[in-house]
Amino acid sequence: MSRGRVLLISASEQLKLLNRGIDAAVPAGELQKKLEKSIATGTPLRVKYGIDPTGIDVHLGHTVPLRKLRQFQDLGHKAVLIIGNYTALVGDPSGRDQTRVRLTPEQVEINALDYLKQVGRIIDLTKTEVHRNGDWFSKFSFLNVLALTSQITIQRMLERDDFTKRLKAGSPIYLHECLYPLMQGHDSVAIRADVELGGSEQLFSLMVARELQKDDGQEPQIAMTLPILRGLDGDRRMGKSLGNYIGVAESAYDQFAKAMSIPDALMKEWFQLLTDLAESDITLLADSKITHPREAKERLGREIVTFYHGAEGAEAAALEWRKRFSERQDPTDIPEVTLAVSQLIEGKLTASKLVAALGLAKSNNDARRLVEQGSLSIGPDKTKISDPNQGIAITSGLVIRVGSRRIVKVRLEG
RNA sequence: GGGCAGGUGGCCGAGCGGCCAAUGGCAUCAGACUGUAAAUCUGACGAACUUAGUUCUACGGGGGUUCAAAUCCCUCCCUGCCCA
Repeated sequence: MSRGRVLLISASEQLKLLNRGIDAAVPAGELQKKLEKSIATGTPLRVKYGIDPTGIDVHLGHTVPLRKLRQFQDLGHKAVLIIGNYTALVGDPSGRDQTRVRLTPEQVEINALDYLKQVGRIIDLTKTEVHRNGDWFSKFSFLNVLALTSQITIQRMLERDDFTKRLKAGSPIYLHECLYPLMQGHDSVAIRADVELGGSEQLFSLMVARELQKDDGQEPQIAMTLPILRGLDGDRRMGKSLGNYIGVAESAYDQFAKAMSIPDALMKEWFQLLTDLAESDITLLADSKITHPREAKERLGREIVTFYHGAEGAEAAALEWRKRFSERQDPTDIPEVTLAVSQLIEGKLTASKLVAALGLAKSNNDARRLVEQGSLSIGPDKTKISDPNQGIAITSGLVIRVGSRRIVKVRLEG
């Protein structure tokens, strides 16, 4: 990542790469100028990306901007990560979460470090500048706050789409929520950002930063927004709370299996946002007349898994998946669950109790339902059992399946 | 500070004294189908048990009226709207 590398690639070539897969880079045309200037002066661009250390799992949705950040890095530019540890202390009351979780500084720091670890799978942390916005906000005086808030009008703030919606719906908008964009904007001032990356819903905040920078006498940043990745359901945005995500820290097999479960219609989008394949290849893969959708999806899964677990990991995951879903065999590694002999009655357990005892159902009622619905099969012959009261002789090594996903091997103890 | 309208299961949203473990939609889970899916159809979807039944816990929190309350009363908390 030498300076020399910046000089080697022309601005227009860089622009071509960087513009790929993005939603917008505003103002149009300015990125080119910045790149030219960067080359002329031998100064890498400072590319900002901010994260809030509130949750823990980094998922593929986050990787869309992170991959773009990586791309900047690879072109020799400077990645600057902002960890919103200060804002995380307050807790966001927006959304439906009534129990506004207020994190302690210790928790925030633990989350932050965990975040960095995960993010390090996508970008090169050794070449990344990391800041916590508490570094400057903890020193902010009320006077600073007044100065900051006088930069923007209520009207401008309310133009935001999500605020407009909430106003119409009569749901609450808290005053401090209006401060978030300003804070985020101030982060850009503090680190003198040339470019800021964010999801397309972030455009407003990214633009606010420009005004604050101008006011500070800085050249305003480029707001580069990236499309929001849709989750496994093929409908809503990928998110932890929606449970429709693939985490970057998940196992190769889990990542692959989840990728294989997405609706076909989502494949093209995922190829574009999550892989480096050429657009022409993607066109071929996304055409079901040319490529069998299953093949295409397998390719997609491999591409994704390879990024996090290498080609071998991807290969193994694909094989395992085929074995399990195409050939309907039991997986290679079946998790074992221990049962105490004392739980059994004459070496037996009723079907529903067994399912519940193995943790394959949420409750005894749930277990009973599952069995009644015919989702339980046991042993090598996959004997179906649909009577919840049927006694089942338990032996170590007995394989219990519920539905197509839940499978467990019994280990007797005691 | 005053007036009004609200707070129901993971979410949205009906119910407004007994037939309410609570219509409906979404989400979820299972079965059929399949390419693994999607779509479609079917079923389930608070908990426990000796499970075609019984019991317990639930409709913002607490208290009360009643044989009986998500439904009525009091009080507290929370949200929105309007007025100041």
